[in-house]
Amino acid sequence: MAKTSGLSIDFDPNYFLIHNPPVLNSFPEDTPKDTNKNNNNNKTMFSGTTITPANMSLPSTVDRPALLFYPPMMINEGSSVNWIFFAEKNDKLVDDADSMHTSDAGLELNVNIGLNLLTTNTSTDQSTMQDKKANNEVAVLRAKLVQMNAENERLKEMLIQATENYNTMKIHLCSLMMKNGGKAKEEDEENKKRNGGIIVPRQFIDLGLGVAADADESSPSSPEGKSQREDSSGGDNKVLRFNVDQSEAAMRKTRVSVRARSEAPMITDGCQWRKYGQKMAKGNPCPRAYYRCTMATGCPVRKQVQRCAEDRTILITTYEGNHNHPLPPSAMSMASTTSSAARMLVSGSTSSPDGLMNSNLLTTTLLPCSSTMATISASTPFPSVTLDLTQSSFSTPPPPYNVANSVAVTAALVPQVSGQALDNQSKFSGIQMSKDLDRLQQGEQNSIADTVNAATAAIATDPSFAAALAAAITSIIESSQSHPNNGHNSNGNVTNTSNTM
DNA sequence: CGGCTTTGACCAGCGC
DNA sequence: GCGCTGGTCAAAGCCG
Repeated sequence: MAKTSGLSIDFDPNYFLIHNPPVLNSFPEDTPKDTNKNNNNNKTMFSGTTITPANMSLPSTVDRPALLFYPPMMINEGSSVNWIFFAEKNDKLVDDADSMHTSDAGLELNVNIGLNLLTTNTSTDQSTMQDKKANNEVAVLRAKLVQMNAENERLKEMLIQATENYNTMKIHLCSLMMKNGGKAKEEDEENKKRNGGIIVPRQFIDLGLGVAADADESSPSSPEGKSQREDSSGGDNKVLRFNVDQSEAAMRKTRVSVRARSEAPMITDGCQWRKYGQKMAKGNPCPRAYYRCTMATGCPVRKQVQRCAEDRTILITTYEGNHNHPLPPSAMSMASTTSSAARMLVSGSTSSPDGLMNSNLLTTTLLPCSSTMATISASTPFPSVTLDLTQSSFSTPPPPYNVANSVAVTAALVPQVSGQALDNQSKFSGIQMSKDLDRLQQGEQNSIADTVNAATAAIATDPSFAAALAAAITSIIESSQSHPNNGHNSNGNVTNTSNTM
């Protein structure tokens, strides 16, 4: 059994150094599992050990530690050992550093207190003391190193998971786009003819999203563009109707609304705006303000800002158009997000007969943050999507801005990308996806559900990180979607397609 | 003085 | 054709 004599403890954020330690002469494995009690606070201390310090007082942070020997060794009087207090859920002794650091309890509780217990004789000379102290420090450092390695491994795993998630999404996106590949090829060829050999991204033409579309009168909104697309329609009534819808959509400007709680009159999105009008809108006592981008002359981007009638702490900002100039980094996040929302919205409306497929993709890829919802409206006079940054859980968002009967498509954003979440989503949103697509999604997403859940949990704890990640992912998706020549508009001017809104 | 906001007027689309 | 509504224009005023 251990004997103690004049035990005292120096507290250090990283380890305890016990002066005048007890002399131990038994294996911890041999000691009874019953616990000894701290005399001062009656907390379990040194579980399964032989130590019964008479006058020891440990900080309350050491609540329920198990005693670890590292390395396991016979402790003789006068020897030096390294004690590591470790919060083991089951009070199980761990005698291996690796197993110690792969312990769930260790990772969860992040308790890893090196206790340097100097079992020295008071007659030891100064040099011996220094050597032992140095050995102890080395051992503590080793323990720290092991812990840091474990942390490093954990971070690596998270990175791998995020990468896998991205790759899966990319494959998913490609598979969806390939389903419409034939039609896309035809339209690309047609675009190429129209633009003197330059292939203009279909989305820009179809949606009037790009600079060219906004600035160029021969853009998709022109009657010419409409007739050409209708001419290219097939004989199938469904396809015909779809193409008519598509051309109609092309005549409209896609809008992206962002709902966010803010006391400020306008959310900060990194751009410079000039107010050019204000109107009272029907059904909302709060006036609607109109802004246009003033970061560059002739920039077609405009936005409307209005407070939500139901909850005036919510600010609804609606963006329209594409910037014709580079954006500062502070504006890139919002620009990327709204741009991707618009493109995916349009992609969904142009590539899917029901116009819903990619809306679901949008919600699962655009903003992988649990506090976000995307509402896509087909009842507005223009394609629009509302990104709701005010929701903290699954709930039906209020009707989107200025939409009287906006029920068309409401998709809960599913950050977890898990099968369960998809089930919830399908029940919640009423999106009628084709069965094969459903299987495709669930099959892929179930397979990565666990890993994504872990990453999502980490992401969800930090909204700013989530927003940054959302922007990064949407940028990646954009770049993967974009054609190599998408830096040119129909006029041949170089445009920054990622600098949207 | 330049840039911005304010605000009434004007215009276009749409429904009746 | 008329009224309603959304969106834009432009003059006036404000501000640094």
